[in-house]
Amino acid sequence: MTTTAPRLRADAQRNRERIVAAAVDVISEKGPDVPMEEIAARAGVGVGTLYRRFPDRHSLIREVAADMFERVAALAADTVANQPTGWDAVVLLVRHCAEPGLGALSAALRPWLAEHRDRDTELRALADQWLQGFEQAVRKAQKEGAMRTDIGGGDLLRFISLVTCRMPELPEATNRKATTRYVEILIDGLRTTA
Amino acid sequence: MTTTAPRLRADAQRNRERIVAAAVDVISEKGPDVPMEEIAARAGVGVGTLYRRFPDRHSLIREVAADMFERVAALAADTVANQPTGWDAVVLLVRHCAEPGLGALSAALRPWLAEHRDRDTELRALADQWLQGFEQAVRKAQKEGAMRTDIGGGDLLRFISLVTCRMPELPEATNRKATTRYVEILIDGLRTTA
DNA sequence: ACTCAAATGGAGGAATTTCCTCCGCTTATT
DNA sequence: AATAAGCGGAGGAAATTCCTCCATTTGAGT
Repeated sequence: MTTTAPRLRADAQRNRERIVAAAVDVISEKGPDVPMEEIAARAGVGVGTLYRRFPDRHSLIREVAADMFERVAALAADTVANQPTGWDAVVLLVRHCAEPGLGALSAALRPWLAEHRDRDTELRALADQWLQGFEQAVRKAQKEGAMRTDIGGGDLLRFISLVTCRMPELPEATNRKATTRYVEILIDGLRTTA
Repeated sequence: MTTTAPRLRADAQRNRERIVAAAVDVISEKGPDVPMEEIAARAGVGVGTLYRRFPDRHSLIREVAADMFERVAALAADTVANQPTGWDAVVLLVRHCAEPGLGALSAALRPWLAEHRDRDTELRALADQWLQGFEQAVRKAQKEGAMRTDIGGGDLLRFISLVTCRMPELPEATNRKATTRYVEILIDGLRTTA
């Protein structure tokens, strides 16, 4: 093994990062089927450059998804470890995941992920890790008696991806305000009914 | 006026209805941009037939939307009039609108409606009627002190269309169960916090 | 039963969209 | 200054979708 890692030239590395960032943006807005040209344009780069770095759509989206999972998994682990109660952890996790960037991306990526979960073990592992972070927090909160017991970690994820759906026809500010309000309602609904 | 209404032949009438029903189905599942061929196929009809009845996509979707609005507006008026309290009305309305058929369709149609609201007065009138039914119920419930006051009728509609989003990659039974659970959570979240 | 206007299906050409390679020019690195 | 890596984006190939057209079938009136 160890074919010498073919290090990228500085400008190429920069462009690569721009492409991924652009993909996150564009995919969040318009889903994973968005034309490659559009991603390239958003990155300020020619299609050629995009295709050299990511030979097909799959490899690009895969990178975007993996990045997202890593970010979130770390966040989840950290949150669960450092919050005093399970309920606090759940609330914090929900709030974080509902933040504009993350929420929109995960919602947009959901169908694509569902379709490729089976064929990509590594990706599935990352997804499961995320899920398990949630489940852990949920179970803890439920054991504390703070959270209703008919909800699992998966439900919570699905719920978040719903609550964070953008409505692209409305101004962004409206969307953002709506989402934060919905999140609060959701959290209220998750509590044990007194 | 009164150009003699050109009555359709019996079979043509039947096919027309099939087409609309198929459009409702397919659009609910895949959105308003679904190929016409697919709608025709689902209706068990050739594209030619579809195009004779609805010369373009707009006229077909318009019919689907108008049908939906009429159904819902009637329901809303009836509910508000016949429920003892505003809160009861809100709960019932939410439950009805979240039923599989209606919920999925309205969610799928939302972007299309947003785009055409401006150009189609009649359609806008119907949409507004729906909204006002909700607002009336909401205000009443809030006056009773049963419902949190930071939510308007529009929020409620948006919320419903979120909660009823299908996840086509999951089995239908799962979706359905999830939705009913979400609706209950939502309703709990709407109550005045004790 | 017979007639004919109405209705039908779906093949297929036109238009559009998206993909992705290719190559002449530019730029980082040594 | 040399050179290998990187770049943009024009443009041909392929896929998708639209929508017309007409040979054939079918319902309705007599």
